[in-house]
Amino acid sequence: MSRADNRESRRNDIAEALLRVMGTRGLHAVTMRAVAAEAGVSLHLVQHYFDTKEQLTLFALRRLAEQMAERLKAKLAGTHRPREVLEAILTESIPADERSRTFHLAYTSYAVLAVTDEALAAHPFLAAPDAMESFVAGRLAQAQDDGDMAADLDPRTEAIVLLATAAGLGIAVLAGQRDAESALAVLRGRLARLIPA
Amino acid sequence: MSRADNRESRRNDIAEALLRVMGTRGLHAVTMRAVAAEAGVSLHLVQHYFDTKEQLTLFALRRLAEQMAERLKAKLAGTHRPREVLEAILTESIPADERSRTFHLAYTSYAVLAVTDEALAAHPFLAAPDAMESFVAGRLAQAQDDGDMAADLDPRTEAIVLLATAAGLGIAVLAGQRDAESALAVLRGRLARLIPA
DNA sequence: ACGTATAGGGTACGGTTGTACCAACTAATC
DNA sequence: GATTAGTTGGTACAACCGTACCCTATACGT
Repeated sequence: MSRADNRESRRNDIAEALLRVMGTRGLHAVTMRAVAAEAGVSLHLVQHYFDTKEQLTLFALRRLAEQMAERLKAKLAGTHRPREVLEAILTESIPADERSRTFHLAYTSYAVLAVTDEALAAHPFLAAPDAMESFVAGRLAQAQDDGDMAADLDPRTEAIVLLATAAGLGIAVLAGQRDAESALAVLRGRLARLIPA
Repeated sequence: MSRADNRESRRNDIAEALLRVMGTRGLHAVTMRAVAAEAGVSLHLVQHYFDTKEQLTLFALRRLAEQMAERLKAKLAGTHRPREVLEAILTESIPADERSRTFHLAYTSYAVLAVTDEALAAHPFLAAPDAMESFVAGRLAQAQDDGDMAADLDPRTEAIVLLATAAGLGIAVLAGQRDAESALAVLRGRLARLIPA
């Protein structure tokens, strides 16, 4: 293992530690010292690999987005049928397991923070929903072309509603107001109505 | 004005100042000193009326919930028709004006915080969505009885989806990903499909 | 082989936080 | 009118934050 690889590996370890702290104790608990302790390294080492907290945060956020993309890509592998693709996307938007829970809590926390912190708002991790909306709309249009979805529906509007519903249910699950199973059942029902089997 | 009233009025002023700080600069900016400055009083005065920051926070949160309830009640005055009642509720769930924006930012911020802070999670300000769900489901059932909504739909499920969609759109508006107008248009379209005019 | 960049640890500093303490003033009560 | 409770202010303190600085050891390039 080369030095550069080792360095990158260390940086990933530390970013991973940040996400663990974030997912279990919340954004307010994410301090340089807490991350260092979680990673099992000294405070100075965190500083050594990331000059400032902001850089560490943005690195971890980018990593989170990449992991999410990979998770989705893995789930989408092997199928191109709109119904299955959309079900995978909607499933991923509900924090069902611990990994997904951490992801959603971290993403939501930083998104809320970005509302009043323009330095964070400028970064492109908030662009994902826009891209997702267009993607989902495209799949719905494809389903219409295939004759699997009613022709009088607007794919863009249905995509917006589908994603907003998934986001709302995801937050409710995160907040403990609803369990993941029932949220998933509701979403699947929604999809089944749009694209009957 | 009696002394007790004056005291209560002061407490309200301070809680209001907290909500202003929260709504404009975010949860992280809510410090005892910032609230005192916003209210135009000394730090000690805030301590005098609220022993700890936690008590101040919970008081402000309760006040927020009451204001929301009053806003809704005012909007609901004069009508009992399910369609209009539901439109009022859904409209209120989109942060269109500044007051509503502050409310939603504050509520969302504390809700996210409550995910990892069990002291906050124990308090009942998170119970509102449950009550709202039952209420909306009741109105939908009433619309069914009136013959204004398709009989093969489940009022509870439709209520869940409607509120989740509204919540998801509300967050998107708050985050600046969507403007309030289009979010409201989408919601009204949803309602119109459920209960045609 | 040797100088040097990198990895690593410990500690210090300035700033901010919530909270506590002490003094002065006001107004109601006896 | 004296006293007492309530109101306001200024300041202090311990804890925590992000960051900076100083000191080794290890491993690489020449």
